[in-house]
Amino acid sequence: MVKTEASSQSATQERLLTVALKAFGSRDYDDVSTREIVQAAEANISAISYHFGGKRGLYLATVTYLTEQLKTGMTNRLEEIRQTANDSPPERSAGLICDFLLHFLEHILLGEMGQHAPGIIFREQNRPTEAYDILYEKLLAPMHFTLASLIARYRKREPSDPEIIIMAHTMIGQTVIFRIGRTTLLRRLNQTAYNRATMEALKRQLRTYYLALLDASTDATEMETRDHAE
Amino acid sequence: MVKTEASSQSATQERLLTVALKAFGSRDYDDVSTREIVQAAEANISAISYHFGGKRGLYLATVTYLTEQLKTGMTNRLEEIRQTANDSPPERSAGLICDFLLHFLEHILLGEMGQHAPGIIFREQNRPTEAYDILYEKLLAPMHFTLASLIARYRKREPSDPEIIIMAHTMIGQTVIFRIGRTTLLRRLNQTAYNRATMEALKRQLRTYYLALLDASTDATEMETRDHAE
DNA sequence: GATATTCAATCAATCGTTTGACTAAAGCAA
DNA sequence: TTGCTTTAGTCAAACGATTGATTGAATATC
Repeated sequence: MVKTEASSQSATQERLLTVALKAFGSRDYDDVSTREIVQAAEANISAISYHFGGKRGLYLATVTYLTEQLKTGMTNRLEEIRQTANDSPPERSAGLICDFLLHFLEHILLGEMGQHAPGIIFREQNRPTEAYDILYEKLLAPMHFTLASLIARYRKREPSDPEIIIMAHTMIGQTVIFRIGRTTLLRRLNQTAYNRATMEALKRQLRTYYLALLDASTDATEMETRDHAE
Repeated sequence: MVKTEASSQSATQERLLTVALKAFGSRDYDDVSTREIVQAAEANISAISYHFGGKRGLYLATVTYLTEQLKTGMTNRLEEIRQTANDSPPERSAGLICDFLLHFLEHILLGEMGQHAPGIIFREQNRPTEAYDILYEKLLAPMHFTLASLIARYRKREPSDPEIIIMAHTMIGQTVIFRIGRTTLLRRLNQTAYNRATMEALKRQLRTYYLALLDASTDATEMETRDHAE
């Protein structure tokens, strides 16, 4: 009786999608076999063709399923934040940016969906297929736009300013690296997993870095080649 | 007559490795077939088993080959920089850090080897195999250690300080995101590839951000739970 | 009884690997 | 030098296993 968006999905479809998300999120597309999926989902091999038209269709449906699952935890929150920012003075935007990024950090490091989503997202980033279009429209773009909007408000610039976009991208980068490069960081710290203490230290430091970036003056480096409009 | 390290490789081995690097660097392991490799390398199918013991052996050899190729451009440079830093006042370390990271940026965005390396590295980060050990020891660790060493010198801390390590990790993150997430950024900027102008703007901004991070005071956030030793 | 779904069986294609014959160069005793 | 053996490397052909997909009958649901 579970319904997701407009598509009313059968129990078998739902089971296939959850299993597929786990599989595709942690292993390569070609490394995941259809037989392995249907076995874990307790379905028949032909269920994939029947419900999704094939393995490829299942993969695309999984990506859509992923964005829908992330809606409550992430995407919806974005609009709220953007509204809050519009109703508050620009100086408050900095706090909102930090809060959102740190919430995002916890999500991808400790959240359940954060275990599977990055694998798919980073694969599609590296070699985009039509699945990337889904991710961009439903997930990456909303996040990027909202972040740029907040930064622009704080720095009193246009959200479409390339400099603002690049700054947003940078801040995302210094966040997701703790998921992408967690293997390396944990090895450097002689740890096997992110514990509470490390997480707190991480968040405290990152907040400082976010603020440092937001307040960084670009004038010092602009003086050489750029003519400043302001 | 090409010799790499201690292993004297036949022409066939060399051809297989270059082809394999290109293939494994841009596509998934299981998506790359042995037949496709030997065809592109103009070798026989059994050459893989003969020279590398199988597909898996070829992959591991490719990773080693990758680290060796990066030695002249990256790894060797690290030791030089570390030496230069030791012979200069701590304040100069900031400039060295920026120069190295920006050089690294250019390398992964425009360099030839930068086309193939990230694909392998990020895959091994997400799902480490024994190939990750090679990458960590020969590439990731040297870079991480050197960067932490420079930062520690600049901020007058211990290189083993977790806070320094995390800062190094953050700076790496805000650099590599422009390779990992380039598809998203380029789409945001309405571009199809990194051009000269964008590269210059990128480097100028990132330099500012590096310096902002290096000079960011952690005291403001430390006052709650931490006791500062200095 | 009409529709929707599941099932076991089977399909051709491709996978990585192995085989044994073949070539060419090197080693070596005469 | 000559003749023989050894070794390294290449080659086409075939191996069994697994892949995604399809079939048509069986079953469930309304």
